[in-house]
Amino acid sequence: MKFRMTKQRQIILDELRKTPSHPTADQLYELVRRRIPKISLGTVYRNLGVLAEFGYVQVLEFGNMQRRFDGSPGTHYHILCIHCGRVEDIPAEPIPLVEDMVRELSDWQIVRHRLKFFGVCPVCREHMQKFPLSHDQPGERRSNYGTEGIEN
Amino acid sequence: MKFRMTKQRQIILDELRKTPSHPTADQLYELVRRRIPKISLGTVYRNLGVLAEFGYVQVLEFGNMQRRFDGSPGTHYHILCIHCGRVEDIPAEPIPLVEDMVRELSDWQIVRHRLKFFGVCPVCREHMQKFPLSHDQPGERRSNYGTEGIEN
DNA sequence: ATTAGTATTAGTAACGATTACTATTATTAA
DNA sequence: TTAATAATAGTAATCGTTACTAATACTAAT
Repeated sequence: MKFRMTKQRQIILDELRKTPSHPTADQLYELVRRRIPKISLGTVYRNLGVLAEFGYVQVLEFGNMQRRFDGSPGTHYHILCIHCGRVEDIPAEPIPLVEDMVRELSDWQIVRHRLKFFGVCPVCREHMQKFPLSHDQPGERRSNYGTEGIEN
Repeated sequence: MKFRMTKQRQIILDELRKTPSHPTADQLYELVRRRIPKISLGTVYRNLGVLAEFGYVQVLEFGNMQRRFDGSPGTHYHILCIHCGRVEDIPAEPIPLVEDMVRELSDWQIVRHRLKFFGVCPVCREHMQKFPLSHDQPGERRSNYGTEGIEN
């Protein structure tokens, strides 16, 4: 199947690249809707799939929550705030050493690796210091990502 | 809420610990059904959730597929075969160094990390050498995990 | 340009893994 | 034992994601 960079596809990719927040499909849908009001959510999902397949975007999964998308396709690591759900890039180069380690230990042919960190972001940490008993979070999201044990 | 180790819960944990294959909930359901024929799938799901919450089991997610469960709760790394879907433990200790690295680079409070590898298992690799043009896989599963780009 | 072939779209329906609900049963603690 | 609580089996509901469909847009060769 031949890849066509349609207007919708280009704008989806463009908005994703402009957004540092690793948005979900429907968050990206809302962004794209400002430029193509009649676009459908299915088109966003389908194009994110195609763009991932052709190496333009990266799909992130953090357990019990919607998929997140990343416009930077190269291997880099991520960190999720278990309080507010924020996802950020780790400002460090990937470690080729870890794949070599596994290659020595096993007979598998390694294709890639993914490293994720789970923690508390600076905003939530400060908020917790000021209001130690509060369960509210400063971020826009409320659920406690990562406290149910149902994620990895 | 108080934790009760019921007969169902104990047998679910027991079967999971006996199984090195990191089964899905419904695979585990089939195993447990041999000992408790009237157990329901919901009970398996609910108990896997509770057991994860209380630190008895680990939940694994590899993109576009069902969750896998691991009866060993301690941090260790995993590898997924992108051809047959097999999941194995990496026979190596987790690297504390990687968390220190992130602590130095950012203001986040790190709680844990997860490292996953994607590759081709020895069985599939041999099979591919023998039948380079075949799309069939020796494992029990057929879909090509990891070729759609829709996983991480 | 005109055409034929193919990919993509908007809109909507369907899917399926997981979760929630409910009445009943089991466990715990007093 | 009795009251309070937690867990169960069975089933319905949820919701993020995919699949379907008729219409439209793109591509490349005549």
